[in-house]
Amino acid sequence: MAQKLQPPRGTRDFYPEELRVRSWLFAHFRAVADGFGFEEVDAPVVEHEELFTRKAGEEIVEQLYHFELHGRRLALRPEMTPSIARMVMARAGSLPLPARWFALTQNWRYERMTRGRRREHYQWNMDVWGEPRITAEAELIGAIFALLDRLGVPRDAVRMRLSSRALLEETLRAGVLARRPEAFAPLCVVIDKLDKIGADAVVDLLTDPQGKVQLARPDAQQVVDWLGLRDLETAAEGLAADAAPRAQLAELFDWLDAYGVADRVEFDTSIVRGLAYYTGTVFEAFDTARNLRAICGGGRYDRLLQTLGGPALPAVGFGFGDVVILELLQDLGSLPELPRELDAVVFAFGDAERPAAIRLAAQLRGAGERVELVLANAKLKRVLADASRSGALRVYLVGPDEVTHGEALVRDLASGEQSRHPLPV
RNA sequence: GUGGGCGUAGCUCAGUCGGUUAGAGCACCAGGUUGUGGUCCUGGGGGUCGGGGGUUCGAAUCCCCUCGCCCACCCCA
Repeated sequence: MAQKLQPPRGTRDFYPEELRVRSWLFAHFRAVADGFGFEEVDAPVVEHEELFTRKAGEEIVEQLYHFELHGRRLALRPEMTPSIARMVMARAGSLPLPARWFALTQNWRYERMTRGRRREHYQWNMDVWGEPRITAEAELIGAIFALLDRLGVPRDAVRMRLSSRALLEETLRAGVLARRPEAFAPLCVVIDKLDKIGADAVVDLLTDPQGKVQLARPDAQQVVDWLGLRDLETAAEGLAADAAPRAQLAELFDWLDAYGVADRVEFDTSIVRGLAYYTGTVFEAFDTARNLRAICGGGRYDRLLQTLGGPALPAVGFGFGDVVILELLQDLGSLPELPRELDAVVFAFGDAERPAAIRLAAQLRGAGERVELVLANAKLKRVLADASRSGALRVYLVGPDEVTHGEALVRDLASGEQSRHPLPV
């Protein structure tokens, strides 16, 4: 096939059967968001580049699709959160808080392709703005599991891993970062790679004299060791008993228990996320078999609005992509069969009957039916075969006799039974 | 970015020690005379064998280059 006829690498065409799957998934995203009382928002896919550029060495910023037009530097959004933050900021004074917003957006990232990563993907984004309590995290995590349940993902097929950057930050400030608090964000970006590049490589990056963190080697090793902890009490040992992060995480698990999902969430200090703006809770969900990349991820970013020049407004949110979850459902054999849905086919034998057929189709459509009108003067045999294949329930036949008697012949394609339906005048 | 595998019809593939007009199944289209589908029968359209160059009397087949896809690694949300 000619190269120009293919979509650019990492992008997808959606044929009807593929779009049905996507729409099915999106419908569940929306249904859960609606059920949780969230309102849908949208924003342009093209934004000013500076909305996304931060200086913490994040890949997401280095992989921007960007360009310059008439002196303006623009970029395709790599994620939705900054755009929503911009929208929140513009109405910060009048927005009833907490605001619960969700979005279903296509995001762009210029990166090398592997399984589960494309240059374009859709993401379901849910955010709570203006709620400092960890009840917001619990609600969002509850929504994620509500979605997985709706999609038919077995209860034990996905687990959420969760930690707190605040816990990490307080621990580090009491220790290796006591005099260099500004190194915290870049440090998070580095240690997010632990799972992917290994402990030794992370220590190398943390101690890199050219890097942004520049820890001493024993200090770096100490950080990596801490990231191996899986128990909240041990991880919080360096902190006061009433330290906020520690108490909040304990509280969160109480709420998650009430949502009935506490057993599906585990504390894991190695979860830090690769984005610089997170300040508190961070979480990611994975397939239990660990065959795939993270299914979704999110966290608290209480200072993002200030970073963009707005007021202090706490926020929590998550992004849930379409690619990994569909791969998981495929692997689990949980993708439903989604045939085309068509109620009726209306067929005029010839142009003499066509006006009557058009009026009949209009009547049925007015009643909410999905109706395909046969456009050619085809043979009846062909019409029935096509209608059958298309999944239509009924065929309305409008021939000379039917027009004469003012009644269409209705054939039920499943049973073969025929009845009559008055033609509209 | 590195290594490996693969590109032949819309799809899945066969064909390759170089040799007439390149094949199958599925799909598609048309017939099987009157206004009745899923089956069946018959027929048909469709391929610059990913692209370019080379070797040769002759290339889908051999060589070089290039593009694309897949897997692993590398890199990383």
